[in-house]
Amino acid sequence: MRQEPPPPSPTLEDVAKAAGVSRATVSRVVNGIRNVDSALQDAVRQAIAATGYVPNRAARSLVTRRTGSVALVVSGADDESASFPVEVFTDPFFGRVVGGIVGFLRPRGIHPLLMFAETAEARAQVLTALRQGEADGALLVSTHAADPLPRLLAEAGLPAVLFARPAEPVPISYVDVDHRAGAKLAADHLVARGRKRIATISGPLDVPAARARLAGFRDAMAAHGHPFVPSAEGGFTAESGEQAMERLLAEHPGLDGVFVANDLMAQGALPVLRRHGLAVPDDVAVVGFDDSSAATSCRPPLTTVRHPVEDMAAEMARLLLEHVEQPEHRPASIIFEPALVVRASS
Amino acid sequence: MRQEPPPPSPTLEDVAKAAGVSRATVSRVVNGIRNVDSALQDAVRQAIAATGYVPNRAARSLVTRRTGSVALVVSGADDESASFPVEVFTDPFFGRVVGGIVGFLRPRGIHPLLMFAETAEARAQVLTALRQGEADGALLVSTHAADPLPRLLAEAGLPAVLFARPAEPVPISYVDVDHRAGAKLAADHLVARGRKRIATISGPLDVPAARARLAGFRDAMAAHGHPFVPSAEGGFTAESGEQAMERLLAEHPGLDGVFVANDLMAQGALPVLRRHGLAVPDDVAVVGFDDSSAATSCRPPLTTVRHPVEDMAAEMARLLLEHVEQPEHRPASIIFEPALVVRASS
DNA sequence: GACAACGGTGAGAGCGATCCCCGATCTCTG
DNA sequence: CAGAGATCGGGGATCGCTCTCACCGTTGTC
Repeated sequence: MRQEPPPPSPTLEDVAKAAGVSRATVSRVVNGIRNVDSALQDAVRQAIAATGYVPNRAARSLVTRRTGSVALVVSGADDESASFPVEVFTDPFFGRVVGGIVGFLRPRGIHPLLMFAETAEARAQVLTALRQGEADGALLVSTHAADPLPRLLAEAGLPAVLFARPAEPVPISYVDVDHRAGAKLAADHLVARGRKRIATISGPLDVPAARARLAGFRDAMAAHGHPFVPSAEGGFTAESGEQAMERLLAEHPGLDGVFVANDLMAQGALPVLRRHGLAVPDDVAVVGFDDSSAATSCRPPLTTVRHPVEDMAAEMARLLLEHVEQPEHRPASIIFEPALVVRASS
Repeated sequence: MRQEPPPPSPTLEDVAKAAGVSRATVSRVVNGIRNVDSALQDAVRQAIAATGYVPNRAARSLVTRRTGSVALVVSGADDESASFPVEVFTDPFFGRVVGGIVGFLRPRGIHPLLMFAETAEARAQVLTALRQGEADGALLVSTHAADPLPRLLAEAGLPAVLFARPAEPVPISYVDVDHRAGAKLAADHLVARGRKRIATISGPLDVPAARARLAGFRDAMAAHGHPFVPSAEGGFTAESGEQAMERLLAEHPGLDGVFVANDLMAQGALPVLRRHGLAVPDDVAVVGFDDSSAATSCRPPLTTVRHPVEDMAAEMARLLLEHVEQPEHRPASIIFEPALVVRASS
């Protein structure tokens, strides 16, 4: 409220006066220059430079009903610990997401607004912020498949794009990786490594991605002449991977290759193999999925299926801006091809 | 622009009509309730609930000249690689900063706007964004001491708070850790461990923090009866730590303890000790500074001096809001006490 | 040569909030 | 019970911008 010395920053009006034209003309020059005489354009530009004018975003937003910024929402399940942000930020995966998003948005002069939605209260705050017009839309990265936020966003009619397909069908755009193709990469790799008795640890089968990875793996193995592939269902956590590995070994002690549907479960599975006296990769080759931080911190480091995260993140941003431009646009889903990263575990 | 079906969201006017009062009264209720009859308050609240009203931030900002959001600027030197954001995000340090900032801002309904300023162009973009009123002020985390952004912000008269004291004096608020006290912790620890021939690798002595750590270490050692402490100057990088360690060993082959002024240099120093056949910590105890990701990824993990990063980050946010409220407020600097984290290297 | 068409410009009406200021009501005192 | 003071509510101006629309001069066409 105090505003004694700071000279009020120049407005369109001031620039118009300095250039000897009307506000409207200055506005035209500042924005997409539409039908303005080039002599006047120069005059306006000089006046802008002379006055040091910068447009006031609030005033602009008020009339355009756009803010020109987007929210980057990191959403988790409700059981997150207090150190939630730290964990997320430490994961290279999230860094890659941010990198991809920023890489796309920055040339367009857009900065992401960082929001966390790990509790019901936080989710409500995010929705309110979005409804208030703090951002034009949301880029949502969920750490859990059963995140309720996608549905809430869709119901509120707020433009949003998800990283990964939501567990329940929600009319909302998302980018995802081709899980089937990724699983096929793993299958082809294990077979190429000469493995004969190959099994898999799947994710929770109520998660679409987990089903797709399992189906893709089975199809690929069938194509390689292995119509039946033993499998154990896990829950995408390290402990569940541990248990699933135990079950698999109990039933198929002779296996020499495992495709584990995510790195975290693989991280849990490795010690189990070791305990059973099985060397990785000599006795059993292990392939994970995600190329998360777990993959590199494992011993041995994990061969895994890597998402083109940066590209996916950039596409999220592109999609979101498209939706902001054209609200009537139908939800879209863009699928990306994964790549195999070969490390010491296979 | 297209806006066919979406019913225009209710405005203050609508709520006022529904409640049978004036806009001003509704506004009073929505904001700090000042002198509004409680019966009317209830009526207004009901009307708000009934209409589903949410205030329009743009309109509010236009008159209050506040956005109610702050920028979190991650600033680097110009030589940063293209993968800049990824690297930063992977460092737990930054996660802790974000955690501290978010922890403070969230209860106040404020979301940080994420900006990167690793090139001159990016810096200009940040300044423009701030001048346009995209955020009320900036929280600046520099990865390099010689960052030009603090000065630019100060000159533009934009509210800002730095993490760590700037290399050159700039009239701007900052939080920092008590480097002298941290160095003293390291000194006390090494002495307590029974080390007798203690040396130190300092940071670049044109950086205030490096000078303070060296001075603090020397003072503390002097108090322990070691008036002379051998030292070698490094540049806060792993390679410089390596070279400094070589120099130290060449001159003082019998040393049994080293305080290295940051973890990165310590990371470089460890292999040198190993190459010289010196075991850590048995032959030489090593203490770092920062508790960065380098500290835990070292072999052995590093005993180090840890900043209370979360507290510092929260204080940054608090200071910034204070400056936004009271622009005439003088720059302040708040100093925090570090703590020693003992790991295997000492 | 007159009329239509069109590119270029300016005037003015908002966008949706805040807040100043004045008038109305209420309360308390002499 | 009247008047002063305090409290409370409403009207209206205002923030800085965009955008519609009307206007004007020029050019093209029949």
